[in-house]
Amino acid sequence: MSKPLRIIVDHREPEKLKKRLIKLGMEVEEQQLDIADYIVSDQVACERKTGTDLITSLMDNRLFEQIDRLIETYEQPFLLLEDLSSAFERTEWKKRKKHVYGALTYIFLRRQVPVIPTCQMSETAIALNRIASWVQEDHDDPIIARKSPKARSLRDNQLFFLQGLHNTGLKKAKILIDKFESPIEVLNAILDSNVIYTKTGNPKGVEGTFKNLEGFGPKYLLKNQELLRLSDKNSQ
Amino acid sequence: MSKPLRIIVDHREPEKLKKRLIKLGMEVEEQQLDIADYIVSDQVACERKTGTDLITSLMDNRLFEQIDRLIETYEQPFLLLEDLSSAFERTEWKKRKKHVYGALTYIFLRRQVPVIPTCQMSETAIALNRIASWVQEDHDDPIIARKSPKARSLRDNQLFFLQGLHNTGLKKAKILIDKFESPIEVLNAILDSNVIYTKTGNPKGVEGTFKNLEGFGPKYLLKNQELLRLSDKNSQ
DNA sequence: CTGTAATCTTTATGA
DNA sequence: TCATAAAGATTACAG
Repeated sequence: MSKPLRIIVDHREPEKLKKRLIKLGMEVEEQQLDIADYIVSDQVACERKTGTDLITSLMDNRLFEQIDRLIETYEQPFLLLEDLSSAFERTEWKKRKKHVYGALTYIFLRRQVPVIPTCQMSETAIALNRIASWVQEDHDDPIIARKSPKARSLRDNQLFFLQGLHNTGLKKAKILIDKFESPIEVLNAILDSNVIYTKTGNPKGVEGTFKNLEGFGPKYLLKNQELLRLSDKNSQ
Repeated sequence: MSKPLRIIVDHREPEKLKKRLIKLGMEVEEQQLDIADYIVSDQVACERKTGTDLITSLMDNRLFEQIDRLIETYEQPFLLLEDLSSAFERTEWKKRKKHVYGALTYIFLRRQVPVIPTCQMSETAIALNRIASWVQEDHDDPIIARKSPKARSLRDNQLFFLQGLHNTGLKKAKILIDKFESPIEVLNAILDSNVIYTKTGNPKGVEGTFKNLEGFGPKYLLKNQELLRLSDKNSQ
């Protein structure tokens, strides 16, 4: 197990919720917070509201003010909306659905603050835990991991490998490997090709092995040369 | 009263919901939609999911595929999450709250797709109505463009590419690119390394750049040299 | 998405 | 050198 997930909690938040977070193995630090209820990192923080809270803060015009301060302070703020249905249980509020969803629409369209709904307090704790996990643990790299089946033929593995190239699916991979025999020769051919530019500096065509190969134009070559050759430091 | 609010609805969506929208005074156009359930404008569209839908589409890996298509197609996509609590009513799903909130976290943190929760179908109609109102009627405040999820960086693409190697996941890909700077240098290093055998012919160790690199042994090198170098004809 | 099991590979250890 | 066990990653699958 690695380091525990940490979270800073406003001291006015319910004790029960803090207990839940601790029970989930988190390190809870209590503070007096002015602009948020929970802080997951210097960039990620949220305001927690129950359905009832939402209505009341909507009625005394406190809601949008709070949201705005959240936006100003944190790069990635969000709203934890716990038990939305509680907003409608009192009969005198039943007619207010239009207001509530108008407010949510405003929050999402105009303010671009994401909302995470939960059904009850225990789930709010789980949600906070998952968010902390994504923010603090090594999920950081937004990689769509590639899963490569293991027991396949050499050719299948080579085709799979080449599909990691930019703009390359099964079809192009097949063309490439049929023409150049082995993957490394494919890559060398890509690197050895040159793009011809017009006088005005626009890519015009290619010279080298790819000259007469349909579907592999200047853009394809440039993109993949970059992919293969560039070290990350130079770019960015 | 100005022009009625318009909305395009996928024909597979529940009849009851369409009726609700009409009752709210909206002009409902039915179509067969491939990538969204409701379209409010060419930029604004959403996928509607009940809690139950969320779980099922999570289990058969359909959820993120749908979300991704939504992102690619519309400037401002969002997710209408109706009756989240229904996700937990089946007892076998009770234990799976972590999955649900993990998914929601992923959707909002990594994909930057907003979620609008509603408690029941009638409220979903109201929410759609409010959103259409914001989008189609004149508001003083313009809609703020969604900050799209950060495009895959060069490094991400390179990591993705290297994961096409044999027995190489994210972890090894990171180690390789950090050490060798660019993908082509990684591959060259693999090809330049040699395996040392014992007198009896068993692989013992490696020489070359990989000599002191933990986690990359003889078998790794042999397998990947084969992957890169062999033309399919020689093998099989 | 999350969790767990199965698989593969390297590395450490002792004979 | 060999054999085996322990540790680490990656892949597969189920819910």
